[in-house]
Amino acid sequence: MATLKTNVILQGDCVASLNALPARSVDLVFADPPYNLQLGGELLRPNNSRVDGVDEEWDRFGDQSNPSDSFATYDRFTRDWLSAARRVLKDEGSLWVIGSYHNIYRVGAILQDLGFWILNDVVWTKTNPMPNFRGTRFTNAHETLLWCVKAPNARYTFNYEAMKNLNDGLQMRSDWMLPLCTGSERLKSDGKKTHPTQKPEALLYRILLATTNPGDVILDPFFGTGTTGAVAKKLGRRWIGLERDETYISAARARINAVREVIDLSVLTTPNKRNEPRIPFGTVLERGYLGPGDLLWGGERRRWTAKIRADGTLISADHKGSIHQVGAAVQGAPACNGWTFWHFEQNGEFHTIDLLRQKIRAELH
Amino acid sequence: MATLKTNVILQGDCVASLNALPARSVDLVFADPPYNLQLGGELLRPNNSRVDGVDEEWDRFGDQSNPSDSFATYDRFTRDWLSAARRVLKDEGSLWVIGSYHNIYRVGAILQDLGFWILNDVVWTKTNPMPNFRGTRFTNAHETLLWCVKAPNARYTFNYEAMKNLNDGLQMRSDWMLPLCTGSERLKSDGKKTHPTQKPEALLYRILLATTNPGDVILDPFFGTGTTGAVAKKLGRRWIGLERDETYISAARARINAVREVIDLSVLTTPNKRNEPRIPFGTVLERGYLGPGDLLWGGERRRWTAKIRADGTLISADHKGSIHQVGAAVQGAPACNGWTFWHFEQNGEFHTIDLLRQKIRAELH
DNA sequence: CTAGCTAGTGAATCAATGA
DNA sequence: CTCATTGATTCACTAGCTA
Repeated sequence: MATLKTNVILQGDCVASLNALPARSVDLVFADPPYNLQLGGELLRPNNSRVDGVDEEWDRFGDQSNPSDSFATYDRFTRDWLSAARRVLKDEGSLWVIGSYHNIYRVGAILQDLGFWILNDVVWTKTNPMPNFRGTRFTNAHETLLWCVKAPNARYTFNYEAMKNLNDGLQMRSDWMLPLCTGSERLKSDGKKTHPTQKPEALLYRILLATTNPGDVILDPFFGTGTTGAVAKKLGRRWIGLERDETYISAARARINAVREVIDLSVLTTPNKRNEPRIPFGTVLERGYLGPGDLLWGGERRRWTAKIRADGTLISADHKGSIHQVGAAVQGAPACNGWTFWHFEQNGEFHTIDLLRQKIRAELH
Repeated sequence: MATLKTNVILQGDCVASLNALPARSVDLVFADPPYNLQLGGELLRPNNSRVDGVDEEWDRFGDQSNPSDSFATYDRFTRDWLSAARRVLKDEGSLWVIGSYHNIYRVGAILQDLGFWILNDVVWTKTNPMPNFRGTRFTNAHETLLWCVKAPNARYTFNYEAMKNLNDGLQMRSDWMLPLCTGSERLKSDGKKTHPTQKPEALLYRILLATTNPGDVILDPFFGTGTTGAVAKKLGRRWIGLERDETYISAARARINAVREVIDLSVLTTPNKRNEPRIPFGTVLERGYLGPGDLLWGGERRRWTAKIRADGTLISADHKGSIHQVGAAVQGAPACNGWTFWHFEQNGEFHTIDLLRQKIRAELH
């Protein structure tokens, strides 16, 4: 049996490349497949600049104007690469896939059909997502990762203590808050991004640190510009990258060559916004501490009153807006902290609504 | 055709009950189906107390020791209730489903296969999840909601402004941080929880406020202890609950009867610009706020000027047409909102012509 | 040199209406 | 059905320039 060549990029179709590798030979597969976004026309920002969306040929599956045809084509593609990846994966290895709502439900159902067993789905919550410019939906602020093994009772690697340490002594949760890949980390060619969907290294650090050991072989069937290889090298793991595009390959080679093998844990520790979370006033309504139509009294001597609306804004005799805006307006003041200005009544006593915010903050810990 | 009875619980199998309802009759379906957890033996905490997991009969599908059989049975169940729900949903209605990694990939793929079009997947991040006692995986700290419509180009309700207000003036994102249903909100019978998977009212509050209007009919095919009905009543919506279990039904009835309805309906809705009556620019001339020959200045720094013609069109140095067309043309932009782009002069001050539109709209009330 | 301002950008399924 | 028209709409962060 031929020894497995590692720390290489294999050019070509990923299924063909996978089929040429020995069975049960890699410890981890990390896959960032095309999402099949099925985008329509172009999208403009409010300032009329154009959004540079993903319109690469590799993200088009089947008849884009016919969702069921596009899904069917994407499903075949997915079944093919997942089956091929399953063959090369060791029985105690595990597989990660990342996706968005466009494709992840196809991928998740198919990998379960192929016998994979999901251990966790992990949500990558983005600190700085692109807004929804037309105000038509919720800001699409996350992507989903699936972590699974080849069978329900398979053994697998999970470095529990490393994850706990990374999270200030608390168990690492299934929701990860990380920024997008921007700034100097983002590869550029002629001033434009080399790859439209380059993933942040922090994401791969956490995955590889959690679910592989030093020396393990990590295979990425959609290597792109080599984030997986770069992080694997940094963490003392071996890697194999599969990629069709010559431009991506040469960018990845240059990038990985420049990596020094050091374990830089600082990349992993990202600012934890949960330390003192911002509480919108609407949360007080959602939690049922106050309700639509309830009255608030403003000021020390409760000179002013306002009524709460279902969306968390207030309405007084002459003004409407946020708790801060209405507080400022009724006083004729330039600004106002609504949390300490407004009071609610309970059992004949009055308290500032800040008391409710403190209650909610306490629940978060 | 029989009128639709609302604010009722229909006892029985949800598919049978759905099939007895008229087609295209409900505005929103919220579904919290069984998750098919496929749990193994019992789980003990570090202190050896037993975790009270979900082991109800209604969460067992197919041969629990054979994943592919269990998934196949669950898929049939899912396809059945989703198809039945699709029939009773209005063409402009939308559907929400909540699930975990055990079932949500089955549900998501099947609803796409049935023609539903996903608008967002929303992550409910739990502030107080149960830890992973064995230290074998990431803490399973979230659940996933899918929000979808019946077809890619279907119209739907999304109260963008209300969500933005609820989130202190920032777009509401696809990740929602909310606590589990605990404390006094959690229904108890004989000291034990009445339902193993009661959802927090805060979750339904946000869903109903975002994607329905007051008076809309909301159907919940897995009503349980009636969280959907309770929140619907609070927010001035109508509801229909489907449920098999007599114990859950009586708990839900008592709960919903105790809910106080909002009396002042005006607090339930957030005004938005899209619903304002359309005012042609010519009306500004007809009312005499501006006249033929008057000048307008374009842009923040009033770089451009144009003259008003009697028919409400503008003429600049090089262009003529509507306020929007000339605004776009002088900037060389693909589009322009003329109402906010153009300014008029009054007593030495400049205001956008949108101010005049607001004046006219106020006169209409 | 620093502080402040301006411009740019990220996996995006991104409108409604009337002729 | 298509096509033209109106007019509503953005958050966090980085880089680079200006004062």
